[in-house]
Amino acid sequence: MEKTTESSMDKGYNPQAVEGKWYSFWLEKNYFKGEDNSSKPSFCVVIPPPNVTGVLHMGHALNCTLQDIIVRFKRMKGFNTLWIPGMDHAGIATQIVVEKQLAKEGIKKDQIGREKFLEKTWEWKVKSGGAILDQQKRLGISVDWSRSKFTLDEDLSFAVKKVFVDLYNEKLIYRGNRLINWCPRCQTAVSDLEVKHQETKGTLWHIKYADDIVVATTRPETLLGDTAVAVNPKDARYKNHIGKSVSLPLTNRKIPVIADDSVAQEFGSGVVKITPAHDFNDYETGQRHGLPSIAIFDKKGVINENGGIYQGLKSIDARKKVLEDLTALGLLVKEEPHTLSVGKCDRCETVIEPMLSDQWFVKIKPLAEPAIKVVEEKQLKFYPENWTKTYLDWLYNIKDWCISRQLWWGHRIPAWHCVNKHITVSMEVPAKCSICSTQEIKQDEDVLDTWFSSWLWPLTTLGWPNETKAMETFFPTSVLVTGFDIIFFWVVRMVMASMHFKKEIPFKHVYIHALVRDERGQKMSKSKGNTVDPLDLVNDYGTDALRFTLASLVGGGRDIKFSEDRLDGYRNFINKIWNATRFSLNALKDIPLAKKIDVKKLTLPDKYIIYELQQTIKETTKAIEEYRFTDGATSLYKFTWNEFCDWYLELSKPVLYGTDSEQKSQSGAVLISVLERLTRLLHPYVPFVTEEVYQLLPDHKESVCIQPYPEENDPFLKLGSKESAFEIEVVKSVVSAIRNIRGENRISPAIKIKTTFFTQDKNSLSILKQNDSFVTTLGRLEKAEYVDKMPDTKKSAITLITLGEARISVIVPLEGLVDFNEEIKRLNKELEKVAKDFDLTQKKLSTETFMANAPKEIVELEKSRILQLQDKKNQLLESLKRLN
RNA sequence: GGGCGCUUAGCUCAGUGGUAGAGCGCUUGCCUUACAAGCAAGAUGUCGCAGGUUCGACCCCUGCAGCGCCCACCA
Repeated sequence: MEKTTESSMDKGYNPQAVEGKWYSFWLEKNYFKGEDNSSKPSFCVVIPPPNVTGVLHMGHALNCTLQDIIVRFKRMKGFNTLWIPGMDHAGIATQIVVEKQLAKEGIKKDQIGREKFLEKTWEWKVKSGGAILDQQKRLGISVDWSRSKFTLDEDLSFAVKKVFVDLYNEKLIYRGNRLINWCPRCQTAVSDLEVKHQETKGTLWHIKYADDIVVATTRPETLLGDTAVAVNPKDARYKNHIGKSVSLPLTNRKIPVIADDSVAQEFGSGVVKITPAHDFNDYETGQRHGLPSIAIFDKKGVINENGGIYQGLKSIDARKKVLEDLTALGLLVKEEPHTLSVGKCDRCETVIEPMLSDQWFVKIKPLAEPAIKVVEEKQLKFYPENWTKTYLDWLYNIKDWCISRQLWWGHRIPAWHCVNKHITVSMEVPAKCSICSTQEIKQDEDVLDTWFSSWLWPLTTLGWPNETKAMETFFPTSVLVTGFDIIFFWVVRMVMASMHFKKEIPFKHVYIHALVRDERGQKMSKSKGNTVDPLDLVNDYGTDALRFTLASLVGGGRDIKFSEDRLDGYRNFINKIWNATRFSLNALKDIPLAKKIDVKKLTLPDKYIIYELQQTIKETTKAIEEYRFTDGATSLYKFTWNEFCDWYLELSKPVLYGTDSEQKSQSGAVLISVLERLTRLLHPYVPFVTEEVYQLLPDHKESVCIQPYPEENDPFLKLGSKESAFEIEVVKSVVSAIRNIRGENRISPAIKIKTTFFTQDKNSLSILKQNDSFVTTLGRLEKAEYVDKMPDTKKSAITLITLGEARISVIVPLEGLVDFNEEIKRLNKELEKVAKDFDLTQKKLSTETFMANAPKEIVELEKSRILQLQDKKNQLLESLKRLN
């Protein structure tokens, strides 16, 4: 007990001790640099740039891991590979963070002004951005750091400006006074996408506007801005009122009763108040009927001068007062609970106020059309495919994009307003108004939506709008890897931008992965306190373990429920790789390895493991190419642990510890060749441990990162064979049968037993005899005997093995045992299973329709099965008889 | 309201038209000289419910239920 746990200083592989070292080494050697000029085919990925003031969360860890697997794989496959890193200035998000930071110091941004505020933000950016860099490096990402970009860099800002000016000149950007989503806290317009709707319990108030006109509303305070009430034209109750007017309560205004199809007769009273300045529906109704709009809120959400006596009240207070006053007048006729969906600011959760406002918009339909076409025509493909529908549906119904933000942090809009309200849009600061030539001009105060720079990301990171060599070599990029949450924000818009400005798709594939949630399936968020910092996990388990875990969990397209238990298992896997290497190298230390492998000299395990390796190479390669990371991980895990370690290394021991030096030299060479290939095969998933291991291998090259990925048609792999894999199956079955008998009968591992194998099949006998040393070692046998007649044993456990043509009885004497109850139990359990299967199969074979309709192979399979089951059944019955 | 996805072992999830799999957890035995972060053996499932197609359905189809997500202006 003590010996195995506490006293043992060696806790296995220590990732912390090696990861930093290798990452520095890789960077020093410039392995991750993409070449602008290269004869090799190109492979390019741009990173979804993290928010510069954010912290790296599990989503980033997943995103980075998947990209790094692909990129390392392609690099090893011989592509001129480039992965471009960078960061996003993240307008609102960053500004909020910095505002909060300043608030802690008791500073408000208006006190210090725009210039000073931006200075502070840049300071914060440098600090926070640096932390993200360190985090990314810990994950081992193989990006070309020399090409790192930030969305506010000078060259990227130039591109943003140019795009704005060009679109303006093409009349695809316009300025308009329209109803937009206004966040009263952030004091800016936000786009539709930045509003999150939440079901909220509220109240539906019924307010009497006239004797028989009662309106139902969830926002009574907005009646101050009503400019009509509407009814359905088919509604018999109100036919007579249409075209007349009613007097708006609490004000002196008369407003018309209009008829509009959008009004549902059955909802509430069937009468709707129309407030065009503060509701999107009402705005459209207003447009249809030419109604005036009366704005009653100012930018802070406080009632303005149009609100009469209510001026100065916040909306929530105004509501209270309005309701009080209506009650006093006896106009509040009913109130009932009502759930409604409330729009909240994506960033600060403040309730969004629809407001009429002058903003800049992108006319989006002309941009959307090409983006629809390339996906419909499958020039651009989504993985998994079903995201195509999400992408297209959104584009079919897309609305103009509000791109101006009343913020300070971002790209200032290159437009100048003159005193005569003319607008000049220009790359350079203009000297005068382009229309009236006045010199009294002022630049637009607003900045652009963050996504107005990130939608150019695949272009600008390669130097566009300049015609760079990088652009020529790497554009269009190969694949975009991102979460589904930013398909609309980002993916769609990148396609639009690229199609419009470059007339090409920005990337050929889009791989969409799931979100990382906590173990209960809840979204990770700071406010819930259920976030996991990937760096903590890296510190505790190592980067490779985290990467392998994420890659293993990402499959299926569903969200990942992340729990640390899984990490334990994969940390052990990394350790297993490490230990297998240590063992191999140690065992081979004094063995001169054969320079040339002679297939005639190979053992069965040698040929089998080479064959299995080849299968694994095939599977893993295909899996990565098809973005099935989980399948790749499973395949690697199974081969490494269940074949290489559990069987091959164990089977190699008799040879390596044996005395046949020629055989040792040959099999040793196979072992090291397999291990070396396995190391390369694992590298994209677990780069650190594989580099550490690789550097210990004899005759290793400079780094595993730049070695070729194992190829299926590697001549070495031709030494394996499917037949040998089958023969090893026989050996495995025999060994498992012995172990099963030992285990069930509690025969101590310390006791070496005699075992007899009975078979009348020549091939089986030959397999057994050839592998005598393997079976003897793994079964912990004293000696194996081979007979061609069933011995007349009394006190023995017998298991019949049927595998293909092979048919072997494994006979283990149980002389030393006090009682045979355990063995009888074992036999009965087995018998029950076999009997059940037998009955089922027999039933099938005696069904006429089955025999008539089932494919020949299946019928044959069932026929051979029934024979095997029959044999087994007989054997079990016989064994039981002998024990009793 | 529209769309998408999920429902398989205690937990997390794979999976295929031909008699259900993995990891973790659990039980038992092992300090077998690579690894106790290990080795060996074992137990556990009317594959959400109801129909249909089929010789045969966990898998294909239909309906239902539950859960989750996305989109949408129902006052």
